[in-house]
Amino acid sequence: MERYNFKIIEEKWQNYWDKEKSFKVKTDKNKKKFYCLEMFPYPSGKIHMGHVRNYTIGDVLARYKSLQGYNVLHPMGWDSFGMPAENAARQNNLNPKDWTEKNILTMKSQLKKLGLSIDWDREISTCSPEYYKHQQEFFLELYDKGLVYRKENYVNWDPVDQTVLANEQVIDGKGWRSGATVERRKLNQWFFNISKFSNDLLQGLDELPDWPKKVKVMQKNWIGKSFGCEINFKIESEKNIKEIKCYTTRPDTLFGMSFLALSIDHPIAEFYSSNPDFKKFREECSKTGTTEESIAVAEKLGFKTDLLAINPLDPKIKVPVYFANFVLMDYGLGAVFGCPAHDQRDLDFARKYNLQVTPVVRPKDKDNIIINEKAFIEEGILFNSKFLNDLKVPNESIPKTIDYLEKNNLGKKQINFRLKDWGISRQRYWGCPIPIAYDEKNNPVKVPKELLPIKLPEINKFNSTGNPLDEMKNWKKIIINGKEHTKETDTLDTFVDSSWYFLRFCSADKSSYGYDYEDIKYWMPVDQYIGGVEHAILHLLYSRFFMHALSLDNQKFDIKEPFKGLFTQGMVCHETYKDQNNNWVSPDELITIDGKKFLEKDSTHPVKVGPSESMSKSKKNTIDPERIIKEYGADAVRIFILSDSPPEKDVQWSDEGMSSSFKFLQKLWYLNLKILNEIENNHKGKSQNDLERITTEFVNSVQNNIENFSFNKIIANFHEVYSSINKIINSQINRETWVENYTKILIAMSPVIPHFSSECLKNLNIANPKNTFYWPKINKKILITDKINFVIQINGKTRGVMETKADLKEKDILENIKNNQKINNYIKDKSIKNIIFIPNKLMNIII
RNA sequence: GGGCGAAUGGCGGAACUGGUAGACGCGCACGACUCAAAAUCGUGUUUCGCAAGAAGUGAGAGUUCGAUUCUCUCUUCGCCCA
Repeated sequence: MERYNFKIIEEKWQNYWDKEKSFKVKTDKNKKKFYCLEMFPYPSGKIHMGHVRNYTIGDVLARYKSLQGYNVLHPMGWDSFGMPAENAARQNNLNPKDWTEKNILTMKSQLKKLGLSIDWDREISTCSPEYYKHQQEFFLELYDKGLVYRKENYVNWDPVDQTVLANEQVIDGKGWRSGATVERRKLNQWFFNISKFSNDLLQGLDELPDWPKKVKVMQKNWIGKSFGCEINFKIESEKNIKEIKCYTTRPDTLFGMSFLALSIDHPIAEFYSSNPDFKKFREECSKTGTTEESIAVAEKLGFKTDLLAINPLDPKIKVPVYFANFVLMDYGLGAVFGCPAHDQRDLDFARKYNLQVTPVVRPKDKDNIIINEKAFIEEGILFNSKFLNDLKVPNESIPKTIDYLEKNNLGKKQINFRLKDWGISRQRYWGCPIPIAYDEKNNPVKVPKELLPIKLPEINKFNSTGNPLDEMKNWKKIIINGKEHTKETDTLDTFVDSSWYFLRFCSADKSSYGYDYEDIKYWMPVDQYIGGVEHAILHLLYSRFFMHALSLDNQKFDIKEPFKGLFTQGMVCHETYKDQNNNWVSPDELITIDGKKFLEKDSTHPVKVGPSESMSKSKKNTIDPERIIKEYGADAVRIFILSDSPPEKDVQWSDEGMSSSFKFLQKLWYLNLKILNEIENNHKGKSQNDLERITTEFVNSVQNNIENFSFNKIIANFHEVYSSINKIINSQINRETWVENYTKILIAMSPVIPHFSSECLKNLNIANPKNTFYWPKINKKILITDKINFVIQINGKTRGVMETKADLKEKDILENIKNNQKINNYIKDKSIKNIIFIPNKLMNIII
């Protein structure tokens, strides 16, 4: 028999889809829509297995929804600004634009070889001026709405990449890309006022039932709503300082206060700016990064002032005021009071500077507590706190203390958020230029719309580190209202690019504005968004913010939540290998002898096999999708990448699994030939309801499994249907029954193996000139069988299974049991105490 | 340290609202074809036991006629935040 030639068949159908524009869609209000979106890739060079998994999952869903009659928008684009292009350009002395465009071409052709049902007419690339001109308009729109501002702020400065990093780009105090220790620097930065929407972004999560709970929890923690209180501390000082306001979530520990700590950026620092010791201290502080983590890890440092703070609950208690490196200006009010007994950070500080430690919370079952090197942070009872004594901590103590403070005008209840404004300035060339210019007095001015887009200048050589735009004197000049201005040389964080790209896909053909109201009204929100969980916080939060920002003061734009459904897929993992010298070895360099793996060029020493880890270039455990597709074909790869593991979990790459998927496709092909032969033979046999039942059960399972994202089980269904049909292939089924049912089976397989199914459907010679198929309707009646495997349990243990007719009564079953020796062996000589009878399922006999 | 989640054969994993634990795949074993091998096809494969049978879903308890599923305690692992 002729083998399945995927090379010819896959190429043929990919060309057909291309030529026919099979996946091109239009806004059509008469059709129900489905917007299926996978996170667009960064064009780093080649696609990797993670992309294959992500886009296969999306494609199965998109094709399935199309078959169900939805108007499916399934677009693809490129997140093409960002540092790797610039780094590659620096290293290899080339142009980031050329490098990026070349990568896009390569990756696009690779994606096409996967047979994805993408409307390529909507392709976008964030680095093209056609895209980013809209982004510049949005920037100005947000500017006009007061959501963009500039401030001097500390930033995480990566001394190697010479750029500012967002907090989340700092890992263990080091730059996420360069690995260099991050420093603190003060720079003028542009910000989006995302914190204005803190509460909206938090509450919006409740309206997203189709998001993984885990992602919502992460976002919730990130936004970090806390209930606390602002306290006014009276200050004793020779300077003109009367009062300092602090924010705290633990006002109930006020009687345990032993110092007040200020951020070095607190306005009061002005009074000390000429003090050489303070200057030195400030310098010392800048060596720590700005993340909460790096601050938590750093050694606590303080600078003692000559101020004394008065405890508002007891004016007799006066404590010293310090500047401290662990207090941040942008959280709360840049000032906190220290209660060492019940906060580890405060305790570390107090021990270092020999400050008093007064416990005010005791465990419920003890009269006292002694604090040594560990703060007591559990629940308990207030003591040493005068009129607050005996209150339960925290449920009674916090609200009662706040009440007291409010009544006596000493403070007020205050809600605070951890979420900080989004710093969007990057000292980088390869990003979207910020449409701002500065006049001769260095005041920022909007670049008028008619001068947009501000295009990035072509650049061929990167000489040093730093931002090349700074050195481009000609490019920086711009005439606004007849006057010469200087352009902003910072570019936008690439997270801005990806915060609205899903809108652009809806109106990719319209150039007048970033989106068209009619288009987004029809297509948005994205019905199913699919991507890696690594974007659970930032990308998704920023996108949600962007929608809030666009809808502010704009009645016509009413999308607050861009992604109705979200699915986060797991990673693709592979074993790791090391040679004798502990160097990583790629699986391509290995050969297997007697089940042991050796280096191809050295078959004397087996390599060390390490744990399976997510594929990464640094560990050399990657598998190149292009090579695999070439060897096995796209359909086989699609089968493999979906099989084995549920999509939300990590999947292990295995060569055996891959080749077995390939073999399975061959078996399906042989089965197909046999079926065609049966159809040809045109048996006069009776219509065969086994085939009907097999078909219906198959279609039903596949449907349920797609809708529940149990893609691994779909592949199991394929195997089952194969073996079921193989068993009845020779039972003289007539032609009509074969054609009708086999067509349904092929349609149900087509989302996963589109090339194979299309070819087989065509070979059935059904009159269908436009090649349009619809998902088979499920006849529920066929699913109901009249035969049931009825379970007999004795004392809750299964002791027998009988095949019975449906809907038998309890007494019928008991009658049947009489003839069952095995069951009788259990029952005889015993009295039956109770019988549990579940119709059509089981009987539990209690003896 | 806090939050969330997971734990099922040699391995990846099934089991819908509590009702036949181990679907499907990998691996392994045996058999067929073959001079032989590969490929392919077939059979078997939780453990113990020759068998009848018994035990069994990380550990321990609880609820229930019945628990992989629900509750509690613990252990280990993963992710996020610190």
